[in-house]
Amino acid sequence: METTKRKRLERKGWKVGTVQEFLGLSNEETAYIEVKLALSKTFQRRRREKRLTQQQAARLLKSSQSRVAKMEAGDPSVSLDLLVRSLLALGTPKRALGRILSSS
Amino acid sequence: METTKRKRLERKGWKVGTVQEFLGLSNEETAYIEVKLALSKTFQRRRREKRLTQQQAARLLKSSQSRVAKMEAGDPSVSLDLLVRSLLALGTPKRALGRILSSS
DNA sequence: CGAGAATATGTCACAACTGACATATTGTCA
DNA sequence: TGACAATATGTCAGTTGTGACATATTCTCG
Repeated sequence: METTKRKRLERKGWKVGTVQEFLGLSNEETAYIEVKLALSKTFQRRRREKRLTQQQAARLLKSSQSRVAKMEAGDPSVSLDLLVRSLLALGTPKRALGRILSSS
Repeated sequence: METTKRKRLERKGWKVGTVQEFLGLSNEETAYIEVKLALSKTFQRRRREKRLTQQQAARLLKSSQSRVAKMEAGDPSVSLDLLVRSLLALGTPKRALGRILSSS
């Protein structure tokens, strides 16, 4: 299944751009994945800066440790909605969100 | 139901910030809604600039006219995912997405 | 005004996302 | 090393988002 393949590659830290042709992704799809990965990395960074465990962050977001782990792993089962809401819940200003997207 | 109420207010063009206390929304929720509305308005603007009908835009996005209408109306049943993917499909650069969020 | 195009609204079956749980793996420190 | 904390992975039932359709409403021009 394509989604699984993509996920595996993302996990390995491959730059998506590199495998774009191989996976047959359109530009929009690539951009979309890049945005998600950028949000996911930022979430992890902010959580760590706040010295929160995934468990604590999960409580804050009314979610679960496993979902937080998936968010940070860039798991395809995680929506952009959840990523954005989570970042906002960690107190990220919209202005900062904008910067993340702009430079993803 | 609260969601319905919120939707009705959004449709009327009320600034969400104004009714935040009334609806009992947290700051994150407010920010989240503002982001969605900003994306939704931008999508409509870009579609019109390209002189596309909702029908044509829908075909482009592999969606339906009714869903496009809901996207532009800020309907709560529309996800941030769909809004972002749609904007990307219309050729919006990530940089522009960032600006939208930053200033929402 | 009136007809045809565009847009809006309501509904629904199906698909995608979600929190929660169990469990495995990795990290840390004595 | 071993024990405990943190993180990762897999699964699933319940919830939310989705395209599609029917139909209503609004726009636009003659």
